[in-house]
Amino acid sequence: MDDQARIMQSIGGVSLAGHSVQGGMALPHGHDGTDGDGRKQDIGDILHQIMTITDQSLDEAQAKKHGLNCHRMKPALFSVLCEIKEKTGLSIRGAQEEDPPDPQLMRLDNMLLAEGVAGPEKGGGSAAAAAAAAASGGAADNSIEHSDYRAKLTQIRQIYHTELEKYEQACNEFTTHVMNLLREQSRTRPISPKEIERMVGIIHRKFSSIQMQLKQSTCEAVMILRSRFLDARRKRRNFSKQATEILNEYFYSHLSNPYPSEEAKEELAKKCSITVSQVGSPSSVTRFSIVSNWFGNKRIRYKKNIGKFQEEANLYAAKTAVNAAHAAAAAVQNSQANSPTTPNSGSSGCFSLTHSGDMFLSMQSLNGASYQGAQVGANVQAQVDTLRHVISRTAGYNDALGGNTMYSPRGINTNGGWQDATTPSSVISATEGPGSVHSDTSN
DNA sequence: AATTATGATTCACG
DNA sequence: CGTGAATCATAATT
Repeated sequence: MDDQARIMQSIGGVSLAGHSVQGGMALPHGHDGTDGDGRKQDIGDILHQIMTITDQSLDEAQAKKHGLNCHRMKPALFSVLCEIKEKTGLSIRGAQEEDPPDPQLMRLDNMLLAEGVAGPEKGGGSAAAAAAAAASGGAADNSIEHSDYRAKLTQIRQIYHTELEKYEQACNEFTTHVMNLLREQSRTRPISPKEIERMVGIIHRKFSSIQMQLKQSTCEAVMILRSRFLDARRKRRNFSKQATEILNEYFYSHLSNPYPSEEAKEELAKKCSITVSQVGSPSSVTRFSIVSNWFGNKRIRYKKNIGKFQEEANLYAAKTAVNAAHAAAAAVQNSQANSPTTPNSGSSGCFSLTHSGDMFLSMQSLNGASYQGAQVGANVQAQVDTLRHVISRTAGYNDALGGNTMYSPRGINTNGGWQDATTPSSVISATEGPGSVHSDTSN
């Protein structure tokens, strides 16, 4: 290489410039140059040497090579040959010069990024889990067995990165090697820098295609992992105790109309820390719909067998009442003084009211309701109303006591369906030993 | 092992 | 589209 530079330099003054400008064309005409004979002679000489060089011993060849390199005509020939080669080669390439961003590759990249395999290393935890948690509201992911998943994911991630690095390194090594080789050979072969560049491009493309394979298989691995661990749609995981508590509280304190609004669901989901943990396929199921599922199941199951839930209802009613004791009580009292009644808000009373004696209890539950309301920011009014209703209802119930329907009549038509369902109270009292255990019996 | 509890899914309805 | 109802499939309990 040094030789090369030196030679080029030393002879540069002679004719290199001229060649580079119109070299390709000049060559043919060069024959008629003033010093045509000498040049011809030289060329013949050189050609002869080239032809015979392979037969020589190594040393001789080396010597000759050096001789050739030092020849004053060498650079000129070289550049001319380069240009000719350039011209012929140009047609071949050019088409594939630019590599458009492969959509496939982009997809893979995106996915790896989303799964947390690519992207910046996060300490310990899998980026995927973090991302998922963040996406779903950021509650703590109560995944215990998810650690398994995360471990595997980390493993994949590590493999991916080491492999990627390896490829990168290999690519670089190979590239420099080839470049060196080409540069070396460019002393004896017509290889232009441009061509080297092109070669490098080709190499990079090759390696990137290999990388794509790596990415693809990584993606596959992640998918398999996912499907095995998280995706098992039917893999049921019970909610945490806390979560069911919260849901139940809401349910029983809104028993009259246990249809949480979107916001309420959102709120509940957040509160319950319901996150990815039970969402197998995040795309299809959101934690939001988990709450919906829960309420759907709860409603129907409650309705199906109210008696069975009596206990639970009382329990939660009491609980909420206790929890909210002060606030709720105060609120209720205050409101009691001045509120107009709006019949309808309904009552949580449905369950606890079962028996007349339950007034107290019902009140409690009511309080629970009001508490909840307060939490959400509901108005006092509603609480009052509910209270009144309960009371009136109890009264009504007393009347109807002998019969069945405990409070059925009160069905606020709006939610008649739900209310109606509760109607078969007779069932309750009949089947309900348990109910009586609590509060029933009394009168 | 049988039973119950429970979360999720499917389907029909309005 | 959100529900209710039926159903599935698994977790928990007996």
